[in-house]
Amino acid sequence: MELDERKKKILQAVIRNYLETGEPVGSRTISKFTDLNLSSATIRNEMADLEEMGYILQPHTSAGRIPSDKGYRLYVDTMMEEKAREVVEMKEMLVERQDKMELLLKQVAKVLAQNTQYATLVSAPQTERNKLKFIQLSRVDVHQILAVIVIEGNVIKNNILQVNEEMSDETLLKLNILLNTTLGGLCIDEINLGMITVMKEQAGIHSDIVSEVIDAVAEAIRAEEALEIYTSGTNNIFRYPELADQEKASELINTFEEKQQLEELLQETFNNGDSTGIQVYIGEETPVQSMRDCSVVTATYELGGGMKGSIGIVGPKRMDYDRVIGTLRTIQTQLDELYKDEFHPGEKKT
Amino acid sequence: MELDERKKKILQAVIRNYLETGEPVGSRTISKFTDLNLSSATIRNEMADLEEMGYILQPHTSAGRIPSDKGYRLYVDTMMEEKAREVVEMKEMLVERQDKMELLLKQVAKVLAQNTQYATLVSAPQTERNKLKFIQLSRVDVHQILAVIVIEGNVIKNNILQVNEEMSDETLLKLNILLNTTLGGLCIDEINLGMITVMKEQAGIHSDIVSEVIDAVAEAIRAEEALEIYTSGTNNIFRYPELADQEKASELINTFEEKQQLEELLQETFNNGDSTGIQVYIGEETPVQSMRDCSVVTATYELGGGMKGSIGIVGPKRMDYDRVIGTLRTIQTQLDELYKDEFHPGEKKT
DNA sequence: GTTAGCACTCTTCCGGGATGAGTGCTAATA
DNA sequence: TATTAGCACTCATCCCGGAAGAGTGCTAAC
Repeated sequence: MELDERKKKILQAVIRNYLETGEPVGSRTISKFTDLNLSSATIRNEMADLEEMGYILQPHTSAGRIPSDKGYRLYVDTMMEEKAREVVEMKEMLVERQDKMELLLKQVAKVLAQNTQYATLVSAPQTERNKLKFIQLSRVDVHQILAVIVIEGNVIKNNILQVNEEMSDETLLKLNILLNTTLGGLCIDEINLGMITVMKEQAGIHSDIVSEVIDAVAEAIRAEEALEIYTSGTNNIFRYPELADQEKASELINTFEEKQQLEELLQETFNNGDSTGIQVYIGEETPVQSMRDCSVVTATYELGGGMKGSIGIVGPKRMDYDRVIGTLRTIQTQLDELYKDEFHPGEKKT
Repeated sequence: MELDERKKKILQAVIRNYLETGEPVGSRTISKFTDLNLSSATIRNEMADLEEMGYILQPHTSAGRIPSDKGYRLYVDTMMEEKAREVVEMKEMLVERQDKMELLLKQVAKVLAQNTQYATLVSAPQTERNKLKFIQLSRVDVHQILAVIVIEGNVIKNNILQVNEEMSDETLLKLNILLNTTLGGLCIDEINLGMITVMKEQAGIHSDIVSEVIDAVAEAIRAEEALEIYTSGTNNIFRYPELADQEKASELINTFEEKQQLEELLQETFNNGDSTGIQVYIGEETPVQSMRDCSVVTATYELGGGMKGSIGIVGPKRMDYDRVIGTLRTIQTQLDELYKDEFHPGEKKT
């Protein structure tokens, strides 16, 4: 059987209608809804075909039809009209000079959640590859040395190290130079045992400190590679009866609280991302188990300097795809402009 | 009317039974449950008295009785037998050397949630008063200066500052000395405009940097004063039908995601804390609106060095108070021991 | 003071009838 | 041949009423 123009129109009408109401759509409704001027009987025949082809399904005999995952997929791929959504409020809020990355991202999540009425997640940007930029040791008091580690992208980590032997300012200076000349510009895989041994030899009595610093560096880079994720509007799932039953809601809320799985989800976004950076997972397509009754739309954003992060929106399968995707695109450009205008990645703090 | 010994016993039996089953308790049940050897009719008379006195109530005529907030309060204050709960799993998990505060606290929240089957929250410890301990400026590259700010309790904040004029190493050193001698050991309220003016004068051409550093210091201290809160087991609320309906659950989940109100809740713990550091809020007693159908048990913990934080457990009013309080006490001592044995506050990172 | 007994209340559960939305099929129509 | 009107049928939902059962309050007897 072929999916002719008329069938497409009917499918589209079914989906549009279902997105709005959340109720199964009957043939009579379609007959009035479209400009096809067909009787409900004809629509019924066509709908029977569409069902056979797997685009729609019936919750039970004598109910209307609802879109299947396959139907949604076709809709998203070929029928959607992206709505250029204004995110006025967002613009205003962002403009209040936000120079702290964390606050900015939390706010993005919040505004998106309020705007779309779905649950949102935003990951902090990551640099492409984490190179060590700079190390500085300085004394805090007699037995404590502060190690500051700056990673490419100006992400900064601190560690306080305990020392037993006292250390002169001069030794500290030497150690600083030694560490920076040896390790500066390297990424974690490039630091090998050979270097460490050489440095330890040169450090002599203070070789312990070298080990501790190396550990701290490794940990700092690793920590930066673990995504930080901010969520908002988790409770929006209660707006959609198909997600609000206890078992499903509980699983979803757990996923949003634990964040582990969200990380995997957003990680996938990077790997499979197309040119626009927007992706849609419908129902079973999602990599996260607890979201198999949801749709997830993800977008990547860039803040310049190779700093990329991603944004996700989680809602029911009858999500307003047009609007969500439009909104995400707006946010993408807004974040882009924000960077151009006034955001300096160097201001990132940890 | 007086609350004699027999009435107390009956009240206790009602509460115990209700805690277990969650169902209204009838007179026949009590008559068998207790060792009073009274008929159900007698119990009924006593229960009518208890209801008149406000300790129990009837959901509707011809239902059994459930405890009122006042009843729970009496129970918690005078009838409870704290159960020395073993938190074996906890012990094991904590012992895997956790030198990162954040992970430790997240784990505490998680273990507690698993152990009690309620929702938990843990705040990061705060120092009593945030004094500035140490400032260090160092050059990252030509136009970027890294400012490291160490606050009492070894909490570290970083800022990267943009500079237009180049700056010699010597100038940087001078600035460092100037900043540390002027500001070291002061807390935020003690830094006044006079000092700032004097420093700016001394800094001459680089007075801009001084302003920026001061701003950074103020922000760092302010940021540290905002509590960081970790939550776990929010979805446990679905285990208790009296909290699991959509409206209540949604509100609660929102409270746990936003964290703002949790902060206020834990803040109260500090202010009203008694000697044991454990407090119980029953129903309407809680300062958080969305928890008016819950009970909240909070505890403060101390990690030495004046670093105090708090822990909260949120569940239904028919919470197993005995066990929760026992568990919290165990955690208190365990955290205490942890500090003694191997936890060094200096290892806190940001 | 305690208890047995009984009438009464109120919730919960279940089955059945009415309602209505929507279908599939058939036969008539353009 | 495609479309449509008409009709019988299905199924979920709603509402009602009766039965069951838990538990009470009251009274009268112990």
